[in-house]
Amino acid sequence: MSLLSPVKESSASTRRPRQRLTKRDQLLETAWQLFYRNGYHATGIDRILADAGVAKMTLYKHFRSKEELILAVLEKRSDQFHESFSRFIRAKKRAPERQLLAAFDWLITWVSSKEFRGCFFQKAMAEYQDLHDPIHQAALAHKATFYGEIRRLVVESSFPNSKTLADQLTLLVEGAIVYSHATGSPMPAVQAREAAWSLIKNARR
Amino acid sequence: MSLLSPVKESSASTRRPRQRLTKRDQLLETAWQLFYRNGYHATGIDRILADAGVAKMTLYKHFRSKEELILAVLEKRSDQFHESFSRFIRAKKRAPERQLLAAFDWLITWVSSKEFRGCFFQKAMAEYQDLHDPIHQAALAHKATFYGEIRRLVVESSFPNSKTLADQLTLLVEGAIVYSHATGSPMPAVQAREAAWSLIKNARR
DNA sequence: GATTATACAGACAGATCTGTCTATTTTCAA
DNA sequence: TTGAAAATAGACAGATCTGTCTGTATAATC
Repeated sequence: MSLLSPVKESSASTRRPRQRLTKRDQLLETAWQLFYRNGYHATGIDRILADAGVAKMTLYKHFRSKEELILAVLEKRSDQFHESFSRFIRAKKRAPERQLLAAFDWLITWVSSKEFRGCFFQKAMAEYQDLHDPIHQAALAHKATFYGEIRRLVVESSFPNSKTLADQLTLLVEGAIVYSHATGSPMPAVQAREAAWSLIKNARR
Repeated sequence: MSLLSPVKESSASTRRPRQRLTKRDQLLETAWQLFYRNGYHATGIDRILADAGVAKMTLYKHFRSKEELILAVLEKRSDQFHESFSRFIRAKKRAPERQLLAAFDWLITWVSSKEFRGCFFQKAMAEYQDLHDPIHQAALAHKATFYGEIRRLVVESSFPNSKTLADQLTLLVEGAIVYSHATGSPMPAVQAREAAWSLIKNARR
């Protein structure tokens, strides 16, 4: 994330250019919607430009290539994702075990939403499946961060064998995302929550 | 792997055009490899033709469009998949619970193989994410069949609440496929097996 | 030998793809 | 008001995409 030449807004602590950032953000937002809806390869630059109402040269001034645009979108969405997830988890004070379960409440909420169409990052790795591809790497980094958050929740709940439990819960989340998207139903997420509860109870002993 | 022109072998009971089936199978096999390796949108018809050594008109004589080719590949791979899975599961006589666990042994074997690059059908749904898209439907049908096989194993093991357990185990499998592909490691499959064992033991009570 | 199937090579249409370029207009600070 | 920065439209190159078409070659069958 690069902050560019400042303008107006002189007082603030965050000095950010308006127009420039605005166009950039328009592009990122539009690109995200189209990539998410239609896929990465299936979405052409021209379509993004038309939807965003931005000229081609403006895009290529901000991003060197389509790949770089994709990477920027992945990064932004990952940040938004983790912020939203964290907020949800911390929203209510809960007993440690219950807080862990909140991750699955969040999951259920997500897959139940009208906009849900599977995981943006899973799709990235599906289309760019080579492990060394920068896009695959970026998506994987997102997954690693997510795993880290689950892991932290498990540790804070002072489970023994925290790695094992965190691994297992993460698999449930990932599987539920796939199945919920595949079937268009939130039920898999609910089932994942039940499975998680079993595993959590088991881990306590 | 397609066996090519049988030539001779004139006696047979099934009278099928030889050349035709052969070319068709060459196309399906090559198309599968390329779709699996590089994705559906990223793989052009011309590349398939070049790799398969088949003329363009031959392809369009067998399939009306690229979409129809994709559907045929999905169907064929799904058949092969289920046959291979069933054979593995039934290979050794086991106690019911152990047979269920065999599904996870199969999973571990699969994701450990050099050729593993994630799930062909997950990728199809990732690229054709609209529920009503025929390609999505075909991939979903595959997943439904797989779920059915897991379900059958659970029922045969005479677990109470067979649906719940089958649902949960399926999620673990799916999640492990995603993570094993994402990370390039078979470990998630091993963790899924452990989680499955926990759930199975729990379900017995 | 004649007929019919199948497959061939390769040109072609028409659309779309990413990325480059130029020339013009808008924006906004000094 | 002036001048630099930013964004514009739109042409363009060159590649690639799916799908069509023609005419020819190969091979099995009658």
